[in-house]
Amino acid sequence: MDDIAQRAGVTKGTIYLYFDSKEEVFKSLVRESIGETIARVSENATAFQGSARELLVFVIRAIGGFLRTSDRVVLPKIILAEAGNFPELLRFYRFEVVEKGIALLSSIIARGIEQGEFRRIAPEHAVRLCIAPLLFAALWRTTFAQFDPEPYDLAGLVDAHIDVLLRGLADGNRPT
Amino acid sequence: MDDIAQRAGVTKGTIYLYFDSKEEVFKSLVRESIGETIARVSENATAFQGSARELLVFVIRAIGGFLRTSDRVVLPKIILAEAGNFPELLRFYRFEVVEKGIALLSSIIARGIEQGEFRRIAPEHAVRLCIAPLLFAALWRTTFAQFDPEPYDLAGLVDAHIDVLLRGLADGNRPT
DNA sequence: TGTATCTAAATGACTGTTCAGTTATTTTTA
DNA sequence: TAAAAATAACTGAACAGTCATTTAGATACA
Repeated sequence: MDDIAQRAGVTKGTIYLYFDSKEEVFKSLVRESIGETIARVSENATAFQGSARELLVFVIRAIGGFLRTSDRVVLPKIILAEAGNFPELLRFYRFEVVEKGIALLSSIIARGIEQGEFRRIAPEHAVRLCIAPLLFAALWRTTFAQFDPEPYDLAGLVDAHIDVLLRGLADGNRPT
Repeated sequence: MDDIAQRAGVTKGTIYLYFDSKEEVFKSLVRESIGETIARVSENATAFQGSARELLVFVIRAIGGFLRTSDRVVLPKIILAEAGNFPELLRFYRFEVVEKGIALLSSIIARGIEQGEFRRIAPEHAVRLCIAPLLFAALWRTTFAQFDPEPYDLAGLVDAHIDVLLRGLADGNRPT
């Protein structure tokens, strides 16, 4: 909290004028960085008229870009690291971010299956296969990247992910 | 440390007769649970004569089974959560586990490409695409599973992963 | 314009707790 | 009865959260 205060140019006491606890600081961070974004993307996604494939790529690229470039990439790491200390934060993240993110991607996958673009893969698994490499990228950047002699190509990973995933999901019987 | 001691049926002081620090306890845990396993699997893998595809499935299933059933699944979580407190532990894990695991899978992927089983995907990315869903499974089990109303089907996730991954990697020009 | 007064915001020293690591003492084993 | 193993009370550091005091900004008035 002293560190956070210092970065904000105030002292620790000041933070407690605006937040009830450290946990509330984290929750606000989650709310402001991700909660709103998911809600906004969800709206756009349901309105989108093109192929599920296009939409999926768009969403994955959006998340990938965010994780590659934003400071907020630390959030997943914070959640995992602090899960033991702040169970309520974990619950909050699970339902405000994870659940909604899963719902968003699930609907895209389901639509893709309906439209015959994707094979019949259980959406609850397919969703996690979409997300896993992105989470991996976030954790790599925030945890292991410091040891890389030359920076690992995260953008390349996202590209490879999309490439492999789309081929893996594609319904071979239909034209793409 | 008191908790660990209690689980071991001794008191904290006793632990310090056998380990220099908490960090050393973690390092021993990593060494004994994973280090050896990777070395052993690596030997078998280089000796293996069948298709890269078969071998890759075998390794992924082995890791997947381990993560689904073993208590040791907590390790990735511990590493991520304690990375800030124990930088040396992180370094150790990075080079003893991550680097060797990557090398193992890389060689399988590279062989698969040479043999024309897989498309020419950069092995450093392909490797991470193999691992990411497994890491995801581990983190799900140790972090989010507690909120699932009915247990999420991790075995199904691993199956779906293998299914999608192999299709995604497969070289369409060759017979499978 | 300059000064007094009031109030909201910010401070920083302080508290209590947690916890890794230590060590003098006790217990067990040979 | 001596040596080895284990204990449990203790220490010091880290750190979230508190609160009496100080600072800054606004308003009123000469």
